[in-house]
Amino acid sequence: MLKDLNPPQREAAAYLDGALLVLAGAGSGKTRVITRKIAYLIIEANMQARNIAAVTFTNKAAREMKARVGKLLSAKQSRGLMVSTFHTLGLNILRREISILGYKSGFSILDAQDSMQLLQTISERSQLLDKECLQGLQNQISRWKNALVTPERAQAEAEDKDQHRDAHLYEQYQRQLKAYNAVDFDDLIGLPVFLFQQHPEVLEHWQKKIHYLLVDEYQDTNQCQYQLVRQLVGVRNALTVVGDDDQSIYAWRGAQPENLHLLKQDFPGLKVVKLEQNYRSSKRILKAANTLIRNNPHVFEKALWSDKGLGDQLRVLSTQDEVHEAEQVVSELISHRFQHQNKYQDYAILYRSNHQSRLFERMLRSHKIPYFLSGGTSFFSRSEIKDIMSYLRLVANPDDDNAFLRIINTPRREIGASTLEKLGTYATDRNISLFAACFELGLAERLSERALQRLQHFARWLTDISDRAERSEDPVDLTKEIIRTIDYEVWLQDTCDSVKAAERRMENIWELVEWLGKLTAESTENKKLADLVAYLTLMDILERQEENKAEENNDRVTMMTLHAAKGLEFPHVFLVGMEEEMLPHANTLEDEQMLQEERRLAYVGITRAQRSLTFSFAQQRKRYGEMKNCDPSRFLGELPEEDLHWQGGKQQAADPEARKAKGSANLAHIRGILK
DNA sequence: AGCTACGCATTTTTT
DNA sequence: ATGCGTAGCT
Repeated sequence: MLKDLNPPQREAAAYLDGALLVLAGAGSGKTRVITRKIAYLIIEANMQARNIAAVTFTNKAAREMKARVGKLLSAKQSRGLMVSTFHTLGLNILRREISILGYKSGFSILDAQDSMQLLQTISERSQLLDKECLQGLQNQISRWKNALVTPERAQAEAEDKDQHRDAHLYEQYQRQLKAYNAVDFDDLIGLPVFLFQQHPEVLEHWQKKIHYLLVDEYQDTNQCQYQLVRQLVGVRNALTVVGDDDQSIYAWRGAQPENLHLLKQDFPGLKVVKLEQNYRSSKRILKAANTLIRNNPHVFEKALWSDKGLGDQLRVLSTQDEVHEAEQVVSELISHRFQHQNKYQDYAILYRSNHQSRLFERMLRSHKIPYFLSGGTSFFSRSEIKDIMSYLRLVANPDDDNAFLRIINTPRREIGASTLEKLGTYATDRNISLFAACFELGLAERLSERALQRLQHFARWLTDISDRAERSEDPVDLTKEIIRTIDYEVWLQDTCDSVKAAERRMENIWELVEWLGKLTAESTENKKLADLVAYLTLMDILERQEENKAEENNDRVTMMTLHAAKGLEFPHVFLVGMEEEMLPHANTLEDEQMLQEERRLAYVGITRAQRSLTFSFAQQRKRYGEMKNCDPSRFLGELPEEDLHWQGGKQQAADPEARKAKGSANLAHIRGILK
């Protein structure tokens, strides 16, 4: 079973004597180790699949892992195996246990947009309307939740007025969520942790269920996720985590790469296995990656090696400005493809930030080169999908005021703002949901007969659908009935710009219904609408669509951010915009920690390449409408010079001393002018 | 269906 | 400054 693994891989897969940390360098076969280990646990160690859980960060990773385990095991052997994202694992725990925390079954999950909306309503009362502030507040709340800080503690620990205000809003936000019988994405992980803390007997149940836990991309875990891992593992120490501190690029959203090092303290007998053989890149590419990352401090030293050939020199394209950069990169790509008889899909253009894609897109389009652009509006943020999802959420959980407000007048039911305001006041006064308030006798005094009729008509209809969903009537049929009853298609045609747009939106909706059906068929036990809606909320339908579109033209150049490229590989990579203030990004120059993350970002980019790697930078670039001179990135200067081939003139790659000198020269110059 | 005006963002993003 | 998406109008 483990024969075709290399020695460290084999050691990692077979090690069962305690907690294990696998330091898996880029391209070293970490998924292979995890999947083999799962198979090993089942076949060799006689473990039941249903007692093994593997946790990832993205749906995509979970899917890939499932597929690869599926190839190693029979359907019978892998039955009940839990491979999921952290959030889905949390959801599964909450589905069973949330009543202890005072929520009702069928709770809603609010996505980032919904939660922002809620924060907006809450903060309107306290006159905090600034958009940037609001985003900041959402981040702050997320940080608090990730650090397991309750609203009470946030208030107790607040040091200034702003923090007090934020903590207060956090408390209101949390109270409102509870009133909606809703949780947000962070709660999916945070609530299980609180629950386990307060109810050891529940934790014990889950510890008995999960005999072995495997965690992928461990460097991306935040405090809350780490806590959940520790709780589930308990004293059993049956844990394997796989990660790479050099590929930690998500500190800015709460990931704590130090969780890797903390394992050493928390699991005293921790075994560490390093996977350093790389199966992806040429020697020269790996040497560059190793040389660059050596500029970061390390707790665990690690150097990738390969038995592949030396490979071509790494090219550095120096160009006049950003337009020339795009031009030259694209023409290099074209001639390279022609010379080597490659496909477009062998090439990727990687960049630090999204807006950099624009010029490359334009250039590729003008050359009629097909491309794939990663990023864009997600399936779930499309308004038509949000509408229908809100209907489903409301059916599953009529107390979800967030969903209620979204669709009460979509399509038009002639229920206006003033009616809703009165309904809202009435509901708030009595501490009940908007839906529940519709049936209150006292409401008649406040509303006109017509308004009341309309509200109650809607509420009665909702009650009927809701009851039928509760009685497990087929979710797909119910959803179709909803769409039909509300005349959504007609409404789309009325409100959309063009017939085409309406059709497109309707197609999206049928896509959603299709997925609902697939989910119904997939799951063996949870066929209630409420469950399906919860799982649907956590799904990445759009990406699955992309994967399924295999029949369409897949031979395209890939363009994506460095963040999005993690975990992927391409024969030929262009790493563009290699300039100071782009990579490393301008906002990171002052902070050593952030600079190190930028370096890791460059490292991730370099290690995506299998056969060839080309850097490019512009000597001048338009920023905020103004032409600015640019220095080549310091990271270029940190690469082994003998492996670089400069094209278009070699500039001094920025080195710290030169930059400092230049900086103070500028400063002196400015001072001179001022005088 | 197409036009204009306006807002919005120029750091990364998953669930 | 720039370009993109959207809302509202014709």
